[in-house]
Amino acid sequence: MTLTRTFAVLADDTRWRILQLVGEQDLSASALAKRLPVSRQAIAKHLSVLQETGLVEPAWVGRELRYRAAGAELSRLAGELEQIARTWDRRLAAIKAVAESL
Amino acid sequence: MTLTRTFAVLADDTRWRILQLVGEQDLSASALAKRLPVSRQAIAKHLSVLQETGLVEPAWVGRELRYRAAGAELSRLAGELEQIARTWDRRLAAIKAVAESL
DNA sequence: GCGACGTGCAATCGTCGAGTTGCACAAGCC
DNA sequence: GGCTTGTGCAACTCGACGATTGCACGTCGC
Repeated sequence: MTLTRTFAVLADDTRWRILQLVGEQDLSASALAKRLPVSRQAIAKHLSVLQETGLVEPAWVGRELRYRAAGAELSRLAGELEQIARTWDRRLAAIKAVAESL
Repeated sequence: MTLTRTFAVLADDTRWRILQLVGEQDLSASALAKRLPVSRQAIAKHLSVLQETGLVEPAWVGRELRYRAAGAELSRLAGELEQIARTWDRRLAAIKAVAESL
């Protein structure tokens, strides 16, 4: 899963509302459809891409397919971003240091 | 700037290539256009949204408008993600603890 | 002054993706 | 058995957005 693809997956309000609900308790696509203003099929698609990205994990309970939020992928992403941010700031600090030495 | 909006801004390969270049040295839209396979106007638009998001900062040098990468916003985002990830994992840990106590 | 370079705005095109509707099928409950 | 509920697949619509092209304006250097 590429970096930009993961961002694209996270760049959707409906998906975040799903993640929030699924972060509180395990829920099926139908259960989510009752709490959100979109169709069950739309939610099923969202859950599919969320699962492909590793942000959500499925679990069968009877004939229900419930999902739960998984933090690992999000945590990994946070680490990458923090590292990139530090790289940029290092360069700016170096520039600033040179400027002050003049 | 909302969370999803920031993700949408980061969910583009061209913008990341711009960020990478601008993270190494200050560059203008025209200079970036010479290094990337897209038109100057396309890059100017990208720089505009990157600036609105706080991921890039402009600086006039003569008649050139150069940009540089800024890590603050990215670092802030990383912090938010890490916190959300921890919240999810806490719930899973609690569920696991209950399951093992049975 | 004049040409080259850098920037900005507007209109247009093509594509991708979120959402819907419709249908089919399996599993549980009266 | 019949009804409800949950899932899955396919076709379609529609809006957002990345990218291009064209034009106009300011600025620097010969």
